[in-house]
Amino acid sequence: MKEFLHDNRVYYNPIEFAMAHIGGTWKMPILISLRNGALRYADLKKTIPHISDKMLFTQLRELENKNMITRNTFVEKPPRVEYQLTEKAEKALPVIDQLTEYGTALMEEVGIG
Amino acid sequence: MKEFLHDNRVYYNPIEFAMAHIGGTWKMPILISLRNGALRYADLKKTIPHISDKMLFTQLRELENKNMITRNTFVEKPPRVEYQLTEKAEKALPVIDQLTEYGTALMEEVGIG
DNA sequence: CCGTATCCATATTGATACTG
DNA sequence: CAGTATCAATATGGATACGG
Repeated sequence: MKEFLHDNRVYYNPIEFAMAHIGGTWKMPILISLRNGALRYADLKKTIPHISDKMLFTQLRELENKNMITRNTFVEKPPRVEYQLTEKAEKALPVIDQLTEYGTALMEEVGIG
Repeated sequence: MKEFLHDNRVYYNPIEFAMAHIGGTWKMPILISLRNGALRYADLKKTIPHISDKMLFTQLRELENKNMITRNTFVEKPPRVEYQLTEKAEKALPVIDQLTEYGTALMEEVGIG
């Protein structure tokens, strides 16, 4: 595997590239929360324990920039904003599920859960 | 999902726990390099472009501490040390493979490779 | 051959407060 | 409701040099 450039950053392999899209503490929890349909900011936040406004905000922007989610605004009173998975993100769900299974198995091995 | 403690750190979900085992820039490349059998330090290093001694060393120790690899020393001249995947790590290989596939697909979408 | 130590730059995350 | 800004703490990774 030869390294490559994308958006001003060097990647050494496909895994790094994938993790740039779904990695970090919060991206996968956010994607999972949106898997059953669009959610607005406040409702999304409720589904993700411990996340701060700052992290939710910055991670939503990053996901949007990578075309993993769309941000749809509705001009109403009060204004409504909904976040929704793109196809690109839906393709990540099986990977996330498998990662969750592996994590759950590891937890059982050390007696958690 | 309720948060839990392990090795003095808080985890909020199984994904975080899984990523503590295979996450970061180098752990997955190392595990992949060891998938076809044990390798000694110098040979392992050759298979992973760009990795420094420091990162190889620290990541190997972390993987050992989490029982993802074993470190086997042979008293010879010159001394030989081999690193080998454990069963626990072998269970991660399908996950890593799927992540690689996803990353490769993402790369094709943006015209890399 | 196989590490190990030290120092430092950068990235990531958190705490807190404030706004249209 | 849905952000946005600022500052600080911590984690991660890299450069370099040295040691049994």
